[in-house]
Amino acid sequence: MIDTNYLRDNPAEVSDNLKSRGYDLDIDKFQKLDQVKRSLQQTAEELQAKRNQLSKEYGNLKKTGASTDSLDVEINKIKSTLNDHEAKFKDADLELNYFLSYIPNLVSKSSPLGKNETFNKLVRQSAKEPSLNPSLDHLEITSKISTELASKLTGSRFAVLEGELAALQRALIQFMLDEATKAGYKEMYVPYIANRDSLFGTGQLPKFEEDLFKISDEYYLIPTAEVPLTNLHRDEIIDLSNGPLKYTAHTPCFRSEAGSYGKDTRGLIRQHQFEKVEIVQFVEPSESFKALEEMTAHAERLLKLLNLPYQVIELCSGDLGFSSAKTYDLEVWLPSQNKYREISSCSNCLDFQSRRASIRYKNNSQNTYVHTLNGSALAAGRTLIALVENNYDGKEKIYIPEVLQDFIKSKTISI
RNA sequence: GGAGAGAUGGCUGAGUGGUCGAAAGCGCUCCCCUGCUAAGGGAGUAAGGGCAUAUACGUCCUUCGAGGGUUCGAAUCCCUCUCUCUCCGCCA
Repeated sequence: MIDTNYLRDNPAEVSDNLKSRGYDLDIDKFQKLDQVKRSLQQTAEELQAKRNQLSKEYGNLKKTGASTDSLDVEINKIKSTLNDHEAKFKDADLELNYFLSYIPNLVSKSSPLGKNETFNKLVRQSAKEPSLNPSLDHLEITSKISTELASKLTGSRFAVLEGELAALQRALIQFMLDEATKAGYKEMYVPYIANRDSLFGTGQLPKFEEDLFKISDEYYLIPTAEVPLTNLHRDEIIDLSNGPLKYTAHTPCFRSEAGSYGKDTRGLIRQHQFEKVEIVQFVEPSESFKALEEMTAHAERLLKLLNLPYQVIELCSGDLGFSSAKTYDLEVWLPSQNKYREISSCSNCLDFQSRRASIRYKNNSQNTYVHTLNGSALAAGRTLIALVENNYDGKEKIYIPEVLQDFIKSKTISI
């Protein structure tokens, strides 16, 4: 949620900022809703004050045994108008909140401007260079990924991994969790189902409901561990005096991929279910951009350790996610596609999520919204296919990077 | 699934119709005292919002799990829901 006070005071600036990410803010509508709400609130509160005062008098009269007839009339008159105003205020407040809940986060001044991904900025590339030889894709390389089996079990956009390949994914997850823990992130095991409040807190609801798997009126499958991890501290005043709070979790992620029909239909690139290790931080506002660099560097380090070719991209305003003010994407080289594909996304959400989820800390006894950040470290499914495609020997086996060999007890796996 | 108990501020926990945004303790902040002891004393300390405002101060409203109801007036009474705990049953 953006800061309404800020919006009130700087409508033109906010509007321009949001325009840069492709959102047309209806300022007139905001000002009207805001004004209506506040004037209704004022009259409702005046009536409430009056009622409270009369009730007190009423009580005093009763105590002395005096007649209350004179007050009865006045109180009843107030009650009916008060009910009316309270209801109207409630409606206006809801309407304003509904409007606000659909507005995306402001774009950080440091994010490049541009209307779509072609304006994203290349930040750096790995020392490891991509192989430019056209390659088979992961489905062609190994027989241990079966989308046919998965479609029998469930449907399209799922996969079954067999034997060593399933083990390799498990090794990746273990490796990533270990690294996150070493970097100071506390490992958490969390539910894979989240309620509406949680999804509102991180920004998936109400606007992106169609991207989620809804399993009941109240429950949804999580699209990322960012949701449970960030909501760990929903409605809390947390203690940041010992530094930022850092969490990690491995979870499956469930996405309906509505609106991506015909996109990445082959293989494991875009699935309804995939494994990911997520890192999340709660930090003081002044620290958040530093924390974003740190998180990005952490994810980047994993790719270095895995010896995969990658690049770091800074998303432009038009490509940013709803809740993010600034995002770095890590993209890994996929030889079969002859291009880099996203394998991690690290975002600074500033106080956008903490406002929605009411996560604050004491800043000189002043309750202040924290800044929240999240990042993938990394998407395991995509890391798996990157390993298969980049480490294929062209004949019969796939090399296992050194850092994984302890987990999988082998230097290669057969295709 | 059955039976029972409960949900109050950062935490523990009192509070069954007005004097309660709420005792007491812990924690935290500030001050004082002491200076051999992880001692003692005092004050302050819920959140959100409106008005006002350069700030400070102020003032009003809402909130005691959520929603509804009764009442002039609800933390307190009634209804519905959610969640937590205990016991029994079942179960990975």
